[in-house]
Amino acid sequence: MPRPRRALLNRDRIVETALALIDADGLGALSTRRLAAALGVQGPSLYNHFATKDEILDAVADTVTGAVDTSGFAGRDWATALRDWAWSYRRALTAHPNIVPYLAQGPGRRPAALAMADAVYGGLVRAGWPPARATHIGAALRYFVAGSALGSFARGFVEDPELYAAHYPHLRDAHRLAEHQQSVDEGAFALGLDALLHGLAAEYARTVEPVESARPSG
Amino acid sequence: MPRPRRALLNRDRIVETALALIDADGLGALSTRRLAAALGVQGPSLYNHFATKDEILDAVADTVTGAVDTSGFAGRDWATALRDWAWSYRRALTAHPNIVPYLAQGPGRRPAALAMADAVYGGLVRAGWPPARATHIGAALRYFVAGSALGSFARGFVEDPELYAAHYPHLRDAHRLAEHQQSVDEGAFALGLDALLHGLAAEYARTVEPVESARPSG
DNA sequence: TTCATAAACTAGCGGTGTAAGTTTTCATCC
DNA sequence: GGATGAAAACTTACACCGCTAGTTTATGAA
Repeated sequence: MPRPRRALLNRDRIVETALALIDADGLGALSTRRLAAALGVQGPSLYNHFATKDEILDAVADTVTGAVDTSGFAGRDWATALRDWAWSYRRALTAHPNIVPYLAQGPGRRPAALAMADAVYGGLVRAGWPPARATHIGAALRYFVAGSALGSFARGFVEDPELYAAHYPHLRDAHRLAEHQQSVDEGAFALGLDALLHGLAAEYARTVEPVESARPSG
Repeated sequence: MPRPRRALLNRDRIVETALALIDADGLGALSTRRLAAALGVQGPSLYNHFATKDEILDAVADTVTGAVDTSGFAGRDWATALRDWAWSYRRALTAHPNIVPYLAQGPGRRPAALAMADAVYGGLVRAGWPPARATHIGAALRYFVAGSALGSFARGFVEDPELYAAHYPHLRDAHRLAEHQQSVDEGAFALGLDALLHGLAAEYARTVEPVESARPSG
């Protein structure tokens, strides 16, 4: 087939299909040939629209990151903004867990990831956090969210009662964790996020608020 | 070459060499042929000692997890034990960051990973945390540690000043994060861990201690 | 009308995990 | 001590991988 009258491919369609395949079968199962086949096309045709496979994955990753809501940082309550952002971030990633290992390597040059980092950091600094501290807070929350989305804790345990009974007495019921996967993982996330925010609020009250309230803009 | 007089390979040597290659060139660069070549042998010979490549990776992952120290949970101060464990866990993973995406999928059937989970969960329950809460705490800390080891926050930003200057005003200095990689990542981890523990201590004081102190064993 | 560009194709390179079968050595049992 | 079976290396081969090169033809602009 030579060049068709109407283009069969475009970047959006490729990204969309790639994400669907990654969701269904995992990052490792996405090959250019399989992706092309799903699009009704031969493998190398993709290279008319993307230079490399990684460029496709970048676009997929940025689509996922684009669903994260950072609008809370426009307001003034940094703690609420942080909580809302963390949950939105988690929802966006757990909706497509198979892409998380790729995405977790950092924002790189992906616009949505950079915009997110910009909004979070800017919001924290505006709230009075010292720049270095704002960086740490953003990083710590990224660690937590990425870690929680990377691998379900509950699903990480094999469903084989005898495995635990034999050698790991405290894990006697671990084989049943998967049954309650969502509530375990979300409960752990909620606990950790609340504890984190609780600790940050304590530091804020100790180190930032005294200074802020002394300034006219505070 | 037929069967040699003295075996050229054994599982330990394979695992050790695989870990070295992964450390040096990344998980994606480890192929059975490259690994075999580093061992002075042809690719398929590895299959006399391991059934699949994943079995090799499992062994590598468990070696890394084996370096984590959970001995603190033998004592009685759960908070100190948790802090020491988290740092030890982080050190073990950041020593071999390229294997983290594999390892973060959960303990599976890997003995060292299961032993670690057993020690942590057992320690928390022994300290009086309700079982469901102990699960959440262990999971939350795994999220945080795995996320922090998965990808350096500081190294995730490209070293290209113009990229940020153009569109991300708050990230003006992000291109210099990599210069302070270790201090940024460790500072973020320390901040997050302290905040987490601070929050957990507050919950413990509110919900567990009253009950514990009323019991003869508390 | 001409012509560069775009978007599909086919063919092919060097790499991948691993299955199958071969050869030789070693350890064990009668 | 000779037979036997397992072990540990090998070679060959398959189907797949990312990607390059060169091809054909349709499109849109000069």
